[in-house]
Amino acid sequence: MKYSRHNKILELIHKQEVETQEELAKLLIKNGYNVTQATISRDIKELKLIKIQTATGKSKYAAETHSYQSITDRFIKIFKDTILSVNYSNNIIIIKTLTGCANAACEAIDALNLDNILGTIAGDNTIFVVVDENINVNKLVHQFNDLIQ
Amino acid sequence: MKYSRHNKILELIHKQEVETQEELAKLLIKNGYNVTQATISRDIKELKLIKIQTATGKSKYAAETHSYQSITDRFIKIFKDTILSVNYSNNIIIIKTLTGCANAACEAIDALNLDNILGTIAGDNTIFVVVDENINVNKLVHQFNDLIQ
DNA sequence: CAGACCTCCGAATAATTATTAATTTATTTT
DNA sequence: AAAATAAATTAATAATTATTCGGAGGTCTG
Repeated sequence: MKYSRHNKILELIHKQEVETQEELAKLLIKNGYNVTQATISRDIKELKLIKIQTATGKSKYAAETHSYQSITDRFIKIFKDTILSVNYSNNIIIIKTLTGCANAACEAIDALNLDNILGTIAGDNTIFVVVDENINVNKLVHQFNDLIQ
Repeated sequence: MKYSRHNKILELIHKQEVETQEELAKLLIKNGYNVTQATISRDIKELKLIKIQTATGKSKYAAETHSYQSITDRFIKIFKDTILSVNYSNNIIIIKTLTGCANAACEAIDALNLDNILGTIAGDNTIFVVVDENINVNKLVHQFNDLIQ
């Protein structure tokens, strides 16, 4: 699944310097994602990753510091594509996603900067969203459902 | 001269979307700078420019939002290479530079974030630095001279 | 189910960028 | 001012990245 792979890409470039797409391909294959450079080129475009210069004159891929505008579309798309269900109890919303996609969807939630959210946490296929007051839970669940349509 | 060209590159990518180095080469040639793609590749590395995705899915070169660390070295080098003389009168420091390099050197001054500077302005080969108090001029002139060695 | 229409992806290849090796230009040293 | 050294540049090419084309699989609709 694409979003799970995207998530892994972000994880990989965060914890080590990845200089080329071939290198990233090898890393992903090691992690069980079978991809070619061509696909990674597309992933990088979707993720809007950039190649920056490191201190040592080498270059590496990095996540652009969010230009929170058009990126919202991507997040909404991630939502639609990965979220399976939204439930809640008291002030916690429990969101089920496709396996390996919780993180991507959770970052999307964070980036959307919705009101009344105290915090979020993502596992592999589940997100917990903690809301400030019980009374606001419904509003948020509605917002989520609106996003998913 | 390299720094004058660098400055023009920054100007060009600021005012229009430049997608490739070849394109940039053509623009520079139009502006009287005779260069090849190879040189531009090196310029881009020195300037730490990055290629980012535009809203329309294309890509363009952009100046990275300053990571004011190792970049200082670059500025100091610009100083050494482009500044011809430093003089002053009252609270104004007059810096002469190589033709076309005043802007680059001036940005360097700005980026160095020195104390007591009220403002700077650059022409083609001259920079005026306005200092807050007459008494601080000497200190700054010394700082400049130290940078140049 | 068949057909229309998606999305995702790989192989091959086109396009772009970085580097090498050689040359020219500029700077410093003697 | 000549020689020596360093810096900047180019042409050619290697390396890297993006795209095209085609196929596989999924979903929706009649």
